[in-house]
Amino acid sequence: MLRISKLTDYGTMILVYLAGEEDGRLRPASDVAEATHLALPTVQKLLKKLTRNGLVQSARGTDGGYRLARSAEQITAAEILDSLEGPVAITECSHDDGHCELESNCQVGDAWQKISLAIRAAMTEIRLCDLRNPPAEFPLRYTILSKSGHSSNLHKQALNK
Amino acid sequence: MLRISKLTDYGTMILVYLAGEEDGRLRPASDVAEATHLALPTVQKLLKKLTRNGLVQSARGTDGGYRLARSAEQITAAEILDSLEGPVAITECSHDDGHCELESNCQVGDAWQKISLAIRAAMTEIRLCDLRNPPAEFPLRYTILSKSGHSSNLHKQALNK
DNA sequence: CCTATATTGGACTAAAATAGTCCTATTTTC
DNA sequence: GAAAATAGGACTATTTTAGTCCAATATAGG
Repeated sequence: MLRISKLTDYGTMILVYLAGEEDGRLRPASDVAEATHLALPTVQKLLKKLTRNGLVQSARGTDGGYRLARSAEQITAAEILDSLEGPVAITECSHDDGHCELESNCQVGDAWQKISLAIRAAMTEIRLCDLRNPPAEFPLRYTILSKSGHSSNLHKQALNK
Repeated sequence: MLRISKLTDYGTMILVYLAGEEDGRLRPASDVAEATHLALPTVQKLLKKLTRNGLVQSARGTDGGYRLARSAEQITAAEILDSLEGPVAITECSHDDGHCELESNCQVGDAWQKISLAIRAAMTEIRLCDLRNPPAEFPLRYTILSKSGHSSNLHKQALNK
């Protein structure tokens, strides 16, 4: 459940990289691509998006490039998701005219929405700096299940190498 | 963010319907389709899936049909998601051989995973019966943002009619 | 003012996931 | 045996996601 797209994952990697280079200097997209091992066109696309959405700043021309618009402490996971996935709701009504033909049976969507918003609120408490190296304890009340946490087809990152 | 597929939404509607008919009798797929206003083939497909995953019971033949396998109090939102969306993780490593070429930059996926698991744990506390009619207060610690809760392109259910 | 280096915006294609339908068993009751 | 259901899975269409590329614009420096 709760799939996050590859691009969002890539975008987060980019942000994490920029967060590690916070010296005020700008990094060209090519540097970011090299450091993250992502394809340049993909990095360019993502950086454009992140710039439009105000998470990073950019400058053109020689010595141009990108850097975080705010410090890693001031960027939340919710903002990252919003920026990269768009403010998509958990479900959307199939009818545009504002009239849902599912009528009385359709309380369900409302419930998922509320769940979504609650999760969103929780995401607001997780900062970009929390997403770096030693995975911090997130300020979520519910225990993080660790038993199957590192199973088969999940990210197998630095741990393996 | 946090998109839930239409089919999951439909599946939940089906479960909510069955939860409202808990008299031990079986309902054929055609009844479910009619009550939920969903297309019959879709309902059939979803009921099969829910049956395979143990959320509903079925019987064949005349007077056959479906009913909840457990009471609505004993079915959690997490189970519903697992059943309908599959136990998909929030990100998956692009390499099958267990070696992630992104190496040291790849701590990110780990973080998203932990977030995902935390959310999952929260979902375990929400029951099918909570998804019915008067939207209950969910046992989530974080406040449910209500200001933009009923905005434009979201489900516009019974409220509108 | 010309050239290098970059970003910007958007078009475009390819690939994958999702949604939806349909057909052929199989099972059960009468 | 006939009728009413579910079971399983194949299949197609649609939509979303990923990924690439190109032309335009801006900047700095010689």
